[in-house]
Amino acid sequence: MARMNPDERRLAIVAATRAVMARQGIAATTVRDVAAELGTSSGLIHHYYSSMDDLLAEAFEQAARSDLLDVLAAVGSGRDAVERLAIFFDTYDRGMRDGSGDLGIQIWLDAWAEAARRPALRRTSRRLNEEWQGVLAGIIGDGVSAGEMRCDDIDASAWRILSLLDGLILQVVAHGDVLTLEQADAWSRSAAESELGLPRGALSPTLAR
Amino acid sequence: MARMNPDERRLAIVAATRAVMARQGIAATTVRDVAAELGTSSGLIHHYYSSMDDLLAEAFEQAARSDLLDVLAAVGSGRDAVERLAIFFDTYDRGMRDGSGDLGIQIWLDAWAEAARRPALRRTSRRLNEEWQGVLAGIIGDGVSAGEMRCDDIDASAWRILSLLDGLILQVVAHGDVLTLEQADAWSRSAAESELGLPRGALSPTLAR
DNA sequence: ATTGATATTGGACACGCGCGCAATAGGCTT
DNA sequence: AAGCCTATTGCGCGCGTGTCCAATATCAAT
Repeated sequence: MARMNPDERRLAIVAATRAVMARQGIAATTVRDVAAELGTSSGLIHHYYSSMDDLLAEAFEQAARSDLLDVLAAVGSGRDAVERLAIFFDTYDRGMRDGSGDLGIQIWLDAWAEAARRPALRRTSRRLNEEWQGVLAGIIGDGVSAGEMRCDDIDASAWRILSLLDGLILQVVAHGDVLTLEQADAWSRSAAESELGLPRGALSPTLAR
Repeated sequence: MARMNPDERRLAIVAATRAVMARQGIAATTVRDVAAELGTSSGLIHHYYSSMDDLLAEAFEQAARSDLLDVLAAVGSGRDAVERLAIFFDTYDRGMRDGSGDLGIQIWLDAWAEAARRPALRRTSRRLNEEWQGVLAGIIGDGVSAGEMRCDDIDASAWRILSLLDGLILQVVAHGDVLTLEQADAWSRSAAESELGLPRGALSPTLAR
């Protein structure tokens, strides 16, 4: 393989790791898989990352944060809180499809399951989860202030909406056709509508309007 | 090790597997660990189970089914659908505490994550999940027929309630103190109340009445 | 007591894993 | 053109895994 500048090489390694992780999950991502994805030798990975754990942690952090940043960027274009919330759902669900038909949330399933036994991963996944909840709570808070939404406990509502979304999509990724992604999407939107005192359909996909 | 009747031996193997699974998680449970727990050789396990995937699926099935049977038995004593639903929450949350401080839902997290890589486990976890949803749908159906509850789509409501419960408890087990089990309990009960057109507090814990 | 069926043993096998290391190759400085 | 730094290679080591199998132990029937 062509010789590369170390900074670029590190980026390339992490990118390849993210690709393999998205395809196979964290637990099943091996050094050899990453090397093959990259088109280089396995020794090269260890020249840049002292252990596989370090590489996996870094790749998970980047993948999770980039999804979050995507949502933040997209949400910013909403004109009011209701539209921003609808965009939140749009982007969240689009992130789940992400390419080849494999669902991006498999990474999160692995992270949640591994959290019990891997402190570094638990800290990262917890922090990112709280940031996701924070984004939701921010939108809801704006909506309440503007009189668009009705809500007694903003934090509680944000956790409920996020947890329902996670719980439904978990069924989709773990069990395939018992639920469809479309159902998970539609049901979590309508639950959020009733949670926040919005009229039915207020949070329907923005592309379909 | 003493020679055993095949039926008893199969039970003993599954029991040992459940013990190791509870201690180390599904992914980290190996044939040799189970053999050590049992005090026998590793070859014996394959004399009864043709593959590790089968054994893990069977052990998970028994563990999950015993929880389900607990809920079914407890729910049977409810006098009407609303009380049965409240008891459902009571028993579900009690099952999560279960002994040594480790939360019983950890093995569900492992099962969901491992489902992508272990076909037998995926089938089992999917079937059990559907049975849990079926129990909920049955209660809701009774409640609607009796005029106690209001619901447009029984299956959808059952999936929503179950997924919210799973999603909230997932946060508790994966991230510890970001949410408490008490919050997850109370929030899922109140969400079910509004989902089913019940008055606030109708699903509060039966022990507290 | 002898025999037969089978529960149980314990190690071998092939494979995949993370990791390390000597050798090679590519690009920059001199 | 020569030399040096280091990115990159490709293989091998030790280990742990699931699986398999010939040998052995044990119990019930004869």
